[in-house]
Order: sequence, then C-alpha cells, then structure tokens
Amino acid sequence: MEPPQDNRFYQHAKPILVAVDCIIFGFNQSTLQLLLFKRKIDPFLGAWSVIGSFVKENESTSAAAIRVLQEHTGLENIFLDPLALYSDPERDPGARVISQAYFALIHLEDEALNKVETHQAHWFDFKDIPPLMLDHNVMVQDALAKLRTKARYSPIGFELLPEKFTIPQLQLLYEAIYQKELDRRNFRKKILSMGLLDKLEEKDKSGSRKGAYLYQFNADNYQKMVKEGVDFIL
Amino acid sequence: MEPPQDNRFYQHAKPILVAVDCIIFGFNQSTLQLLLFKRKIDPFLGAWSVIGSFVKENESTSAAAIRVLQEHTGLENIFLDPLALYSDPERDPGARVISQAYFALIHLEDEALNKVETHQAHWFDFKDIPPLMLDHNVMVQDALAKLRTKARYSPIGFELLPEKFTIPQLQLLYEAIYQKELDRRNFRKKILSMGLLDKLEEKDKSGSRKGAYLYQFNADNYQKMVKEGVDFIL
DNA sequence: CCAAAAGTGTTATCGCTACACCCATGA
DNA sequence: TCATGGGTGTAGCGATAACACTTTTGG
Repeated sequence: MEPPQDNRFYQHAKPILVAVDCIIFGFNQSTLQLLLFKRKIDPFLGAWSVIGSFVKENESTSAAAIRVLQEHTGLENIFLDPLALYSDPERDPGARVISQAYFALIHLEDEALNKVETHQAHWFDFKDIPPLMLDHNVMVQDALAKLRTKARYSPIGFELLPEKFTIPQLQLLYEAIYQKELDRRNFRKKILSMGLLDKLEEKDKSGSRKGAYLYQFNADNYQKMVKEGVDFIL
Repeated sequence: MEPPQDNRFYQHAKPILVAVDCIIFGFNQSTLQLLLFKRKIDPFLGAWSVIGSFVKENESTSAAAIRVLQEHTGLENIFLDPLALYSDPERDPGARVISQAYFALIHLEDEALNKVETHQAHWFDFKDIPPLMLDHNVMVQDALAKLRTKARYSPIGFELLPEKFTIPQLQLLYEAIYQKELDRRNFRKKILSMGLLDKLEEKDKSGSRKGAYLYQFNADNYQKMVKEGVDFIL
C-alpha cells in the first residue's frame, strides 16, 4: 500500500524535516577514532560535523543511514545501530529538523581509511575532537557512552577490528573503549573460554619479535549462544 | 534562536509527519498490564492502539510524549524512556508518518487506574493483548523486550510499584517481567544487600495474616551508586 | 645475548544457587 | 489449632581477580 501523497487524514499535523546522522567509529593500533566531515551546505558550511542526510520520501531512517555510509565511505554491510532521536525544536537554526542518529563501527584495515580521507573527511583521535556544529558533540558523547555499554554485553568490538586479529590487539581495543587497563591472562582466559574465537596458524609479527597468533571471530558460534540464551559478558 | 518558518536552507528536503506513541505499562498484584486506547480518528477509527499524537511545531518528541501522557492519564512525572523510531515508509497507509515510540511505567495504586478507565481506554493483561493497528503490536513487543533488558541493570522496576511496597510484591513484579520464578531467600538477600531499600515500621497485611514489612526505594543511595560507578544488576 | 612482547597456571575470594525450617496471625 | 504466607542461614560451587615466570626471536 502506497502512502498517499496528500495529507488527507492528518490535516492538522505539521510535517517536519527528518535527517539521519552517522557517528562513525574506527580503531587504529591502540586508539579509538572518529570520522568527521567538513559540511558542504549552508548554514555552517565548512564546519566539522558527523555525516548525515535528509531522509527521502520513500526510505526508512535506517535505509537512509545505510545510504549515507555507502555514499561517503563506499562501504556496505557496516555495523549500524540506532542511537537516539534528536528533536529539540531549536537544535538547527536553519529549520525545524529532527535527526535520528546512528552509530557505525568500521574496520580500519585497508583502503577504507585512505578512500575516505579524500574529500573533506578526516579521522580524529578521540582526545582531539574539534567543536562540531549543532548538537553533534552531544551525539558523539552519547554514541561513546552507548558503545561502552553495548561492548560489555555484545561482541560489538569485533566490528572494529580486521577479520584476522591477535588477542593483544583485541585487548587494546577493549582497553581503548573502557579507558582502563586489563589483566592479560584473565582477558585471554575469558575471551577464549567463550568459544567465539578460531585460532589460525598464522602469526602477526608486526607487534613483536615473537609474533602473536591470529584469530577469527566465529559468528556461527555466537548465533548459537544467542539462541541458547547464553549471554556475552566481558 | 527561533527556527525560521520557511525552508530557506534545505529546499530540496521533503518534510514528513512526526508522531510519538507511548507504550504504557502498569503492574497489578501479580501481572504486567498494558494500557490501550480506542482510536478516535480516521483511518482505523475505533481500533485498539497505544496512545500517541503528532509532534507539534515547537515541541521535542519527549515533550510531546509527556504531553500525551498528561492528557490521557492526568499523570505527570512518569518514568518515560525512548524506545525506537519507527520509520518504514509504508507503516501508515494514511500518510508518510514516522513515529518515535516511548515506553512509560506507571504506579497502579490509586485513582490512576480508574481515572484512565473512562473514555475509550482499557488495561489489558499481557496475555490478552488484542490485535493493534499499524505496527503497534511490534512496538509493544519491542517495549517488553526493552523493559526486560533494562530491568536487569537499572532499578526501573520500582516505577511500577506504589511508593511503599513489600519485598514479596517486588518479587512478584520481577517474576512478571521475566516470566520466571525466583527463589525467595536469594531475591531478598540480593535486593537488600544493595542498600537501596529503606525498611519501614508498617506492615502490609493485605497479602497474608502475618503481614509483610513495607519498604521504600532510596533514590539518594541509588544516585550515589551511580556516581561511584557501581552497577545495579539483578 | 638481550630487549620486548607473547604466552601460560594457581590460589584466594566473592557471589550465586540451592535448599528447609520456624514465625506470626486471622479465621 | 491450623493454614497461609513471611522471614531467616548455610554449604557447595563456579567465576573472578590477583599475581610471576618462561618462551620466542630480531637486532
């Protein structure tokens, strides 16, 4: 059933502009990174902001977010989670615009980083985030809080690493998320005991002379855990 | 800064109707209840639905939700938490309408229940929820899932009880939320060990001959816990 | 041969679970 | 006096946290 173009039933209601904004996290070596863009339209032309777009007439907000990510990073199948709806009537002096924010996690392996670094985009270390336009600094803080909460009870962190990674790398990631050092032996024991990691034969020698074994996340086992009602808790 | 009435900056963007819907939970004796309304406008006039409203030009969605609750239950200072944004372009055949859903928890003590039972509203036991219009059954299921998740790591449950309550009552509430029986001794031990309950001298004799002591939730202690980073986990 | 990171095991403590009996009271 | 729900303690077990030494290898 197509929605009618007129507003025959709800004539008293005032339509509002609806946007989506994507808070994009990455992880590089040992620091959490955030992808920011120089705004291309007025008002606030040239200001740093997270990336967003207006929602089109025939797309859902999640479809809009996927489109935005695709358009600006070239990446598909990105982890994407709704964050919150920002709807203060005065949040955008340019017009009444509400924005559904999403947070996205991307692997920082290969070209992704370079591809994106082209037009008006830049990865920022979390300590160096500049002032952003509108309420985007609030969105970023909210996203970070949600990332921390969510990382505790879902294997969200794996989205931020390349497909193959070492246990020390994984630990660095969690330490960056929680801003807290963890015990090597206990971390390894716990993460391995969940049976979600497949050990490979290869070693990654970039981090040490000895080299560390590479692992892969086993999504099938995770699905089984979920089905059996077992919780992922780190 | 007032948002301009025109759309001078964002001319290419299409505005959309924005609504809020409130999923209202209550707790009575030993069952979770849901407040539903007979819809008063077309389309779907007369269908059961959760309560909602269009968002006005100068209010945020949370303000709209608070207004809706006030208008339909007469209650203020209700626990209210954003649930999700429902934005499928085809979710409402009456027009393109997106809806931010909230879930609300209310004490079912006194007049609240009666006051509300007047015009076209009715409390339903969770087992007896009728088919609802649009995607409201989905919203209700999502709300229940969120209530369950949230009840585990925040003292959200207390919003559903009167100010003074007994431990057995509290236990019945959590059993209703989780659909699972809990051990009396362990439940009492754990909940009391958190130091969030103040024991009163009074007893409630409605549930047994012996009577059970009444307790009050100590919000100050909870705030301290939060500040110290201690988790509430049940 | 040495610096630097990877890998491994044990012990003490804490929190959770399971479980059975006495208490107070109104009818 | 008895039926009904309220209140209490303990023992066993599993998970967590704390902690130090050996291994590998490139330079």
